[in-house]
Amino acid sequence: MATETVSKPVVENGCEDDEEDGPIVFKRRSTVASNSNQSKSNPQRSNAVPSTKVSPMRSPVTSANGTTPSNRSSSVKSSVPSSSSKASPAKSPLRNDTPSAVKNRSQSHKDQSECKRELEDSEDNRPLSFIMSANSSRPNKAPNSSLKVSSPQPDKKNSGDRSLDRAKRIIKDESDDETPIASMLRKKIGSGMSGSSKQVSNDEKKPLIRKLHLNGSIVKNEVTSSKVSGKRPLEKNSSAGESSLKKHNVSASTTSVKMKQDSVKTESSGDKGKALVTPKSTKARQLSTREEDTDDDDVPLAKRRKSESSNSKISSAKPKAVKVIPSSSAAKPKVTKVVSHTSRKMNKNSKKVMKDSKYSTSSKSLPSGDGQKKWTTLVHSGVIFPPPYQPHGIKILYKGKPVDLTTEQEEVATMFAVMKETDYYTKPQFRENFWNDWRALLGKKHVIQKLEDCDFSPIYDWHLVEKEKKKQMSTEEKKALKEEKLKQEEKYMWAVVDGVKEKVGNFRVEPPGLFRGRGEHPKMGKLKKRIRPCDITINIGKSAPIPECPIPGESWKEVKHDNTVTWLAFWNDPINPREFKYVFLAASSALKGLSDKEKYEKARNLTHHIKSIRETYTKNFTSKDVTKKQIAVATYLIDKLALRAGNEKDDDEADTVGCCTLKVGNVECIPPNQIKFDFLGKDSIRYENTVVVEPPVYKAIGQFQAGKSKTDDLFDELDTNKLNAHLKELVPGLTAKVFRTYNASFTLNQMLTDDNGDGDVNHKIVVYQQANKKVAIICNHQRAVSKSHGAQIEKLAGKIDELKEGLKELETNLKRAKEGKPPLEGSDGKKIRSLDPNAWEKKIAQQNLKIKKMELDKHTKEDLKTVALGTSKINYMDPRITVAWCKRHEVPIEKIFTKTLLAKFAWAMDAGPDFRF
DNA sequence: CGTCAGACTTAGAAAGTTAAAA
DNA sequence: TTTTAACTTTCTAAGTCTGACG
Repeated sequence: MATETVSKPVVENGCEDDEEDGPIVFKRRSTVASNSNQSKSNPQRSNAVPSTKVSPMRSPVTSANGTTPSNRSSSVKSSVPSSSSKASPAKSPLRNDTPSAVKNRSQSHKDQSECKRELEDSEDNRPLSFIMSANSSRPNKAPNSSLKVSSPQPDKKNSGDRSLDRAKRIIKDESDDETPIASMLRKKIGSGMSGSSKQVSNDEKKPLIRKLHLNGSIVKNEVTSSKVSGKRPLEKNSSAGESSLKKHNVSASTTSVKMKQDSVKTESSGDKGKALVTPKSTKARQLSTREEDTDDDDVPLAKRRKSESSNSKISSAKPKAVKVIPSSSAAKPKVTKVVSHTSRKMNKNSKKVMKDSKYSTSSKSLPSGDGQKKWTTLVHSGVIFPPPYQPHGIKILYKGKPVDLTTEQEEVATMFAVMKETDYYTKPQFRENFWNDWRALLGKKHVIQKLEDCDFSPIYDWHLVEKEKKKQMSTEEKKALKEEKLKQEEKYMWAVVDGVKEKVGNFRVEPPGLFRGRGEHPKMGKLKKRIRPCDITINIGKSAPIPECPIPGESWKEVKHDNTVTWLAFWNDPINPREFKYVFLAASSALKGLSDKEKYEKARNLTHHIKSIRETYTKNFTSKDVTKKQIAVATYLIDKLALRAGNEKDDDEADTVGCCTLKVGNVECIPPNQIKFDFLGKDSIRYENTVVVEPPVYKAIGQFQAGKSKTDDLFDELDTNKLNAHLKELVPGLTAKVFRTYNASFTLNQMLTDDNGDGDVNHKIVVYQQANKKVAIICNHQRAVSKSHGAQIEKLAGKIDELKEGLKELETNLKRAKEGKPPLEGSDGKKIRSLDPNAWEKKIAQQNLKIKKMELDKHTKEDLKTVALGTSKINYMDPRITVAWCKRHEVPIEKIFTKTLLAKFAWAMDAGPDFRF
């Protein structure tokens, strides 16, 4: 298997020296030349420090399955079935190369697995980040005064745009893709591994978990009552409930775990064909052919869905199932719930089941969504509107003279005035769009005829004063204000879904303002008008009371009772009337949690198919059929570089691209087989990366470019529909975005598998952050450099110098002490008492430690200045990997996940220490 | 098929909080 | 205490992907 070809991943990073593990992952490594610059020096550091992480990469071993003895993984797996197992086996062995090799190898093909990759330099390992920094720059926005400054090198390119440049990286590797990455490496083990586990925090979150269960089942509306057990109790009670909850969870969890495993296993062998997408996702189900398998849990539903069609409830086996009650309104379920474990399964079923009931949808139309029933009863209070505009009466100056404006005119003028210190303010596109919309309010005959002759500073100054006033309020006043607001919003914050109280995500209607599109958005600056009740459609359970319209005298546009969708309300986006803005439940809700879990299961399931997928596209690199060839190359890029699919965009949107929409000018072939990518992706974030690709890919890209202009599509025969249709043929339910999730979670799993277990908690957290960073770089998650970054770095450098001065003094005194002389006066003139040489040495050692730590901090800061770690943590890395790692290493989960993240990932909290992606 | 409406996930920046340093 | 830097949460823009339609 693995062998050759196909796979191979690139390695990323890593290489460096020895150790590394090999994760291969493909991804980018970076290297970047640039780096050189500054970075360089650091490079090492980087490693050093983290040591942790960095090194990680490579692992040699592998082979064998990757597993290595040590690892628990293996063992674990065995024990546990499922989870882990998959991992390793599947993949293959990766090997790693040794360090040295690095360079050379590159191509080697062979190896299996190999990873080889080497990276060029040592650095590689390190991530881009460095790189990034190094090179590019990323500056951010520029203009503003305030801002900008900081960035060090700013200028660089882009000026304006945000883009930040970012990183460049290079990947090398060859082929490898993949495969397997073997997984694990592990080296150290040591520490913790063993069991430990413990529980992590627990508590808290647990509740959530339970929710999941519920999903389906249970409860009737009555919210309250029931719950105790299950659902989330409304907050209040919480305490009480907890304990119980936990237990539940536990059990549940286990169960769940198993389930998965099973399924997994099954598949694995068979793979391919069937594929199940693990998850139950709907789609997946549909697709799935399979049948059978497993059914249990997951699958079943899926199938079911279809089959069942209407009412049948299928539920099949599981007894429980909910009852669907078509009946009337609302359907309150009656349900019964039943047992726990099963319950969870059921839940799923239930969902599916429901679907039939479609009756739901009320009237109209589209079933939207995937057509499945998402809830049985839904109660909420609608949305809250921003307060009406309060005129301040401050006049702007037109050609130096104050001008009277109506309230509406003043409101819009204020929106613009307030943005004085942002980059938008000076952008011609922004100003033009603003002027057009404002002028419509002023009227053609208004005294104000040119925006350039307007002086908004009186309003801006007033704004600053107001801001300052607010800031100066006493703590009590602020608190009172806050409570007042809370009290007002409280009822809108919650919804009751199938008897469970859940948080609503965005119950506040967006206030009017000037559109702030990212990048060079053609519509930036346009007035986003105020949304009124008559713009809003409410979706709520049939038997629930219709929320009263908060604005007297007005009413909702429409009230629907569609249980095949999860939104509570929506309105058309004023900037783009054909699009909508939805009000959904918060991420902590069971509904969102379940789909989140399905997302990760789907990605995890890819582990079983990745090998054949890679074989397929490798074979098609040389296909005579151009479409096939383009699909193969595009899939390769998505797999290897974690690129986004790249849907088509309209002209009235920022000009950004994804894989399928890459332009000829976005890629450059660098002999013998490197490809340089440079394009603006989502949010106009720049993706700059140079990677080594397999020769057939290099050749194919050259062919796709031939005879075209820079602005032509590279993949002229392709679009996301075709690409996804193809992916679905390979694995039911598979789409392009799954690769990003797979890549991210796979990488995290890899990086955390080896246990760099030693060290205290803080050190372990650094290890985690490095893993997180690597994932963020792979996904190209960037952030603007903070305004004060440069100053902060300087400050740190200054402190380091100071410490070094102190060190010199200490050394002098040590010397003097050895000679029997008294210490010199301190630089500040103070007398210093004498100590014996040993004491001085101790002080010197301490001082050195301090210096080291500070240098490390400085380096880390510089290193992460353009890397956003949060996005991958929230959306891409399977939280179960983190939970398992925390349990293994006895790191409190709260150190990694914030409160909201804990709530969002409640469904993952019971993952066992041996969970493997 | 290609397009489009619709629904839902993913993003970075801004705003708000909290912890740490001065 | 006050300031500042770090960390969280909120906000809403910008993607992905599916099913219906012509």
